[in-house]
Amino acid sequence: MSDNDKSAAEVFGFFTEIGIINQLATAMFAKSLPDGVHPSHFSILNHLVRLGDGRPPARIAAAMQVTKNTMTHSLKVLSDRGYITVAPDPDDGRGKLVYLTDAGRSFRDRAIARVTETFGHVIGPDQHTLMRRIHADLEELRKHLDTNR
Amino acid sequence: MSDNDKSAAEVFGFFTEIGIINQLATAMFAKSLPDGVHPSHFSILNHLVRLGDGRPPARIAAAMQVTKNTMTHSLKVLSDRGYITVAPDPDDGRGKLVYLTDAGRSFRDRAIARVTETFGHVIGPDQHTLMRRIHADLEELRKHLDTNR
DNA sequence: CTATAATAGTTCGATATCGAACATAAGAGG
DNA sequence: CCTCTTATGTTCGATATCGAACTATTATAG
Repeated sequence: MSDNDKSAAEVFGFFTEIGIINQLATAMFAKSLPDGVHPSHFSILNHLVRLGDGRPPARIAAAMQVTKNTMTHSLKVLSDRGYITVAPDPDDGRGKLVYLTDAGRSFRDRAIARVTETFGHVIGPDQHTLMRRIHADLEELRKHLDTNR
Repeated sequence: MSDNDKSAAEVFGFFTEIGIINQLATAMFAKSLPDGVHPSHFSILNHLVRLGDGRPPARIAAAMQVTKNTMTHSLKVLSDRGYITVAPDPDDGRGKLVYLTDAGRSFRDRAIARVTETFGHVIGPDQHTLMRRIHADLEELRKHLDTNR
């Protein structure tokens, strides 16, 4: 095997591990969320709580790394459940703005409690140490990929 | 914020990084594959090349961490494209066995070349070093999650 | 100003994935 | 043998996501 092949295999193996971890974590996450609420929906609520609501769908879509049409769909689900409201942007005739409702905020809080509970059973001190050890590297890699895609 | 909250936030942040990296890598991967071939389809071909074909769908599904019905669908796609053949298992009336075709093998080889090319533009020596540094930790975490899910 | 380009959100059609329910076949216990 | 349980693959209905095309609005260039 050439050096080139070897490094390709390494890269491939690396992203395979990432993919499996992501899948296992997402599955755990999904199971700890109540009926019919998808992890992506929760992420939107969490994003709005952390960075503030009153944002346009396009910006949320960019932050979540999904397309605008996916965001349209997700916002419709959240709106039907009463977790957000979507209003026209008074300053831009094309745009809309997304606001959290009280139900949305409290749902997010309850979800966090349940997810914390679930992960607490699986993530012990050793895993915690491991995560802290490599977090900075992951962040750097994420930024690199995001910039150079 | 309590210690409990803090550690929950750390875990959350960690898996968020994993999720974003996975998404960026998968998107790059998908774009470097030819028309209509999904990363998951490629992974099945790659799995069969590396570990040998003549395997039942159920085992492939378990290895790929997807449900059996998803595997049924993916195998149909690969079969329609002529990359695999699926035959009944002579030793088990319920089962089937999946075999690679020559077209499947050569498609996999070409795909690897294209993917290597694409990632070569983005993954430099620094990223390579980083990946090697944390690969063992990721593997350990993956095994832990897989065992304790 | 006006024409062209860029942006926001939506709609349409397609695909990957899942959970639940099902039919068939193999295995285990009595 | 016969029954109960388990395993394999499929079908059905639902959901998340994407790419492409579209409408409406804003911004930019000449």
